Amino acid sequence: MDAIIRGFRKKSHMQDVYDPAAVEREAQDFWASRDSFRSLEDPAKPKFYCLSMFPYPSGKLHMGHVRNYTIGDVLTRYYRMRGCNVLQPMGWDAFGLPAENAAMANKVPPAKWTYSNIATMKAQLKSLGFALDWSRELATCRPDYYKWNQWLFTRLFRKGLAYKKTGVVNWDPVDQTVLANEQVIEGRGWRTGAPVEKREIPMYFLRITAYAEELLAALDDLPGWPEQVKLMQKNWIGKSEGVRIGFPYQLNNQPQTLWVFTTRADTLMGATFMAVAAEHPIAVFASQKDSKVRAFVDECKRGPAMEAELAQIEKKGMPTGLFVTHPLSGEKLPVWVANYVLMGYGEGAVMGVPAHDERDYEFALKHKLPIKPVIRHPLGDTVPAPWKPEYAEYGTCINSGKYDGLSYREATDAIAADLQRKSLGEKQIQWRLRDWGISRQRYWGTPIPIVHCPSCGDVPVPDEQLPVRLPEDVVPDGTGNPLNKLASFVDTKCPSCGRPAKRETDTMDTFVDSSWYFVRFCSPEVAGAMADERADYWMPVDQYIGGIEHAILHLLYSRFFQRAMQKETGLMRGVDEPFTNLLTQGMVLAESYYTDTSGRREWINPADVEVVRDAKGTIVSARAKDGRAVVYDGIGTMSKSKNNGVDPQALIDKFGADTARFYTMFTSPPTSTLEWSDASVEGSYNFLRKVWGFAFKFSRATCAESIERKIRYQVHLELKKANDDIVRKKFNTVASACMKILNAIEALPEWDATSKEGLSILLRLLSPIAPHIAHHLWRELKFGEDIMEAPWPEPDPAALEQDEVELVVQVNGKLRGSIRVPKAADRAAIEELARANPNVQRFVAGHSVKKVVVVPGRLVNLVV
RNA sequence: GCCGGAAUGGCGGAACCGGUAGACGCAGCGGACUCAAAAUCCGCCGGUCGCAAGACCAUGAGAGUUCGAGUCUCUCUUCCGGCACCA
Repeated sequence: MDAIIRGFRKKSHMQDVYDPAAVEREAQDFWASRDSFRSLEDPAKPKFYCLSMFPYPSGKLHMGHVRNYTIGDVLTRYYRMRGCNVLQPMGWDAFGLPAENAAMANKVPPAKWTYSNIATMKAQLKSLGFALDWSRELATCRPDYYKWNQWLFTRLFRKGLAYKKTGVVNWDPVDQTVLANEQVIEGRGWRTGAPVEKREIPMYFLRITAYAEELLAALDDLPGWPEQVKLMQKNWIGKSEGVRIGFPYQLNNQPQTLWVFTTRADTLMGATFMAVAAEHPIAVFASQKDSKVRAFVDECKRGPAMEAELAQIEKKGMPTGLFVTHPLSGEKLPVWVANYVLMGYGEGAVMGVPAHDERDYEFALKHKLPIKPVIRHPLGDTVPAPWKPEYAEYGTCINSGKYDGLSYREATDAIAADLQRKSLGEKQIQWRLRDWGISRQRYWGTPIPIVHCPSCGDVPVPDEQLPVRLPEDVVPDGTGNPLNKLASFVDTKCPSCGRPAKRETDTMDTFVDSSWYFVRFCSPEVAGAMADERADYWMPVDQYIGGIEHAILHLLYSRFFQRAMQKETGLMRGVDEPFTNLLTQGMVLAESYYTDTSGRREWINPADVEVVRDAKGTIVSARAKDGRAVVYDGIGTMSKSKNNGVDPQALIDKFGADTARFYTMFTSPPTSTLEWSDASVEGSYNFLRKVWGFAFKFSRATCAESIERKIRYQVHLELKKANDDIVRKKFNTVASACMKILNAIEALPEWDATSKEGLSILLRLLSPIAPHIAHHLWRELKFGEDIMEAPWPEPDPAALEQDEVELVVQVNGKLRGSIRVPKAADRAAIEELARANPNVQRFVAGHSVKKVVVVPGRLVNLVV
């Protein structure tokens, strides 16, 4: 009988059981049939370009993607209901190293692997119900996309903003191949285990330093960016004002000058030695004469190329046997080679002032070099060991001859002026930012459009020959770039003289691809240009969302490209900054567990672990589903190696997309790390079921006309807070506001106008987060045809009116009671009521009240 | 090492401006319903003391500013992100 009734209900009424799969299919079909997410340029409406960082097509979506794209979708749907013309596109950051690794492992060309991953991940994105305009889909590995990487590169090349010089790479001597930093494990090649060497090879660079000043200054005009990101970019660009100082010396009886840059020219009189990088010409010269120096220089070259490692290795040095002359005192100073001096920054040489620089101090102690204090610091005039940070502070000059008594600023000015008269120095601005090396000795990337001609040199490929196509049927084997072995690719004619020439086989850094995709989305199919006037309509991106790990490189490169594109395309005039608002989402973390029975760790997926808790809920032990005891290894990023990844697909299959979306929004604020918990997912599922159950009961009830004022106040108060929070992107509290509203209207003894209004508010508030269920219930309850077309709910000021307010009463800042006072009560009346409170009297008795602090609407504090 | 963050009950988190610390949820405990279980519903739920009213302690540690500090300042600890070829 039950079955008959159910079958009947299915036709005429909504079902009592929440079936996410059916609800989501139906909603997605509805949107597809209407092409609901197609965005067209409409000057009549305010535009809102909402963009999440596009994914690398690694195979399957991971939880980080779900989180990222849900954040973007919540904003997209919210601004759409607010009446904006919203664009939310999606594409694929499709070039990169993992495709080559997969190709080697599976003997499948990277192109095939990549396109297949794109298909899988696209289906997953669709199942999550994101309001994406798929008509604008792009993949960076397609020639119609990367053609414009090449086009822009040739423009920059002709202007000198792209140029060739040598750069340092990791070299695997066994595989005869260049390794990415990621492929160097503890100084060894990941496949061969061979010690990795540094190697200098010719590469192409983009002159981002030409924009350093602009990229720095414009950070002040980005109020929509997190301060921490702007600060990181500022420090990365690293503008420092200082003095370039020359130290003369003789080499083969020729006068030479060793140049250094320093921000502490005021300490010049305290310089007791010089230190140069292993690649510095002086070091190279000395190593030719002295085998010990040579051995040391070689050792430095074998050392790490990565700055993080370089900064942590033991500081070592070796005297070159050469001396330079102090430009002001005429003293002879020894020149050392040191492994901590970077060739890439400044002049590749520094002056050693041990008394006032910590690193120089340690170096001088170790190598018994003189330490000469020349600045009066807070602890005095001498610098006894151990090092104290005060030694590096600014102060007046001492032991500095004519500069004695001068301040930092005065001494810097005077010394710079004196050096300038001798042509041995001048004030200079130095940047930490280096030019962007884009050459990669790899196959799966954009070919660099240069032809090497024996007579014409490096010739950029002319526009009519673009794109330089990447052959798509190649399987790399890990030994160098396969393009080198492809005569059909390499052999060509010089575009300039027509004689036989060779193509450049290096490809571009994939950061080039991702530095302008946001512009391509505006006019993705335009064949004759990077973009067209539609970019003028959509750009800049109003809201950009992505991981904090991109805070520096990707975002800085994109800012640089935006400026370069403006100049080269003539489009987007006045749009210097590509991203008006930036949200950096936190990582998704999970617990990890392992068994250690045979001495080797076997990682057990958290989904297969059962934890045992004590009465308070503290984890006391855990075991795998097969009964083996497991060890809890703490919480960390989801990774293959620790087998602690949570597959979003399993989650969607079990609970539906709405639960996956609601959970990721509810459980953490978007910018914080999210610690995965299966139990909490069920809580989110339960809430959606409760919404469903309530709507079901409501749909069959008759509604009174009455209004329950107290409940309505609660609903509108929560709505008011939620509307503030959604703009602040605190979606976790928006989700909890949905729960609170449901709790409030559920508490009503019978359905009335308050429940109906509350439910209507609840569904609209919920719709950006869990759009399928909101869409379905909105229609079932006959609130409208399409919830996306409904107006966003606004709190009714009348509902928020209150006659009385509750005030907290404190004595000496400690909570002692509370009072209810009429809204219009004045200070005196409030104070009187506060003093009348019995518990307050206990604490005031025997003391005199010295001061009364009244914070309207909040509290009264009696100070005794 | 350098640059940038973070730390609040058993857990995720809330507290927007310096003004009731712990909203909302999870887990747990107790109860109702049930032959039983599931589902659902009701209640409790930071610690110590207390019959209770309530008091005291408590936001990683230590200091400071303030009538009042999770929030501001300084020092420290631990963890996370980035460091230029992972994306």
